[in-house]
Amino acid sequence: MKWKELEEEPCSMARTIGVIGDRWTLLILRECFLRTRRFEGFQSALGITRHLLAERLKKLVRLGILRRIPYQEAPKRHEYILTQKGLDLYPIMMALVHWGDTHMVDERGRPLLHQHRKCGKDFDPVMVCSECGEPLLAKEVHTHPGPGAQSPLTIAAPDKPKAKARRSAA
Amino acid sequence: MKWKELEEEPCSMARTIGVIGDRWTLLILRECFLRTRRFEGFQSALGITRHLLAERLKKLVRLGILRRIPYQEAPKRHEYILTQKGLDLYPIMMALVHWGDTHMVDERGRPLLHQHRKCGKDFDPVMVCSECGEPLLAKEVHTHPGPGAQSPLTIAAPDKPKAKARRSAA
DNA sequence: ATTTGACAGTTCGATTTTAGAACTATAGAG
DNA sequence: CTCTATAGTTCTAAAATCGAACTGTCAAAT
Repeated sequence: MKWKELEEEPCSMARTIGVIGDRWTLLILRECFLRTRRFEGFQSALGITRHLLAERLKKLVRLGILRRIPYQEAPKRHEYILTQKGLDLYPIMMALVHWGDTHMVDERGRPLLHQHRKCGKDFDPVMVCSECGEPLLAKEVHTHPGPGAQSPLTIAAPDKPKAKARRSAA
Repeated sequence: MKWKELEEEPCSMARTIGVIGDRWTLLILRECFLRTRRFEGFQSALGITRHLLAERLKKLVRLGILRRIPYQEAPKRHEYILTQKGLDLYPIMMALVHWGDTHMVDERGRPLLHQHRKCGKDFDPVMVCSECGEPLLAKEVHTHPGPGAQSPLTIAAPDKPKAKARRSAA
């Protein structure tokens, strides 16, 4: 599969993975949410090669997840700020953190805690149903085709594959 | 940075990324949640090379995210089932899907809808605070060091770097 | 006036990963 | 005893990443 194709697959998750589904991009976004804004800041915080960092930042800007904003004219310099589209990635970040907190901590406990300003307490993120507010469990969710449907996970396609593994772009 | 190190960094998100932060692993997990269980199933649904698929499945089993269970003796064959640790990745998957639904759909609309059996309605996943139940916004969350803390995102380390970019493992 | 340092990249050879295709192995069906 | 299904393994070529050095601009220090 070509990774460019991912972004066009009829599966929202595949498309999202096409955008942010690699290690460096995810780590760069972590830094963004921790208020890092400048090239050197990302580079020294992550130890990423400058080459890749430049490339990834360009991609994130092109995709509208970061905005490149000048902060001085002298030698022209810019900083990278999350757009609303980027800020909307927050639930993904929190979900990643929470799984790590649950399954990857060592004896010392969590590296970071999160405090909710609204209520003042340290919290865990919980994913709930927008309609009834109940926490979501995989087993209680039924997936079915929507208007933009047309394949991948939709159905166990009833086209008796003789063998030969069709489907290059699943 | 060596990717093995990621799993030991004092950042739950980095650790999670070390485990599931690559394209194929994420897509394999998508298939798991869609009830794919067998090698050929993953391979033909994703078009992944058999080599990588074998390697990734092995890793997921080693990490306790999938369990390898025999389903026939004749020629010994196994299927791959999500463990509880694996099922706990569900909020991450839903968060990825939801971002894609919001920002990556084309004119035709969502490829997939999700119905909550509890309330019977098609829903969106919403991330809320475990303490007060309010939806989480990045700006309302304050991050602070926990018991297992000791660095990365914790503080702008007060150790005047002369230049030279220290910190290989941020 | 020249050097040094901060910042934001770019370039390039060496290494590591991934892609793509073929090959191995076991066993039932025809 | 050949064909097919299933689950891998092996091998070479192509692509991505690493690591380190280099470019360019400007301010401040010498």
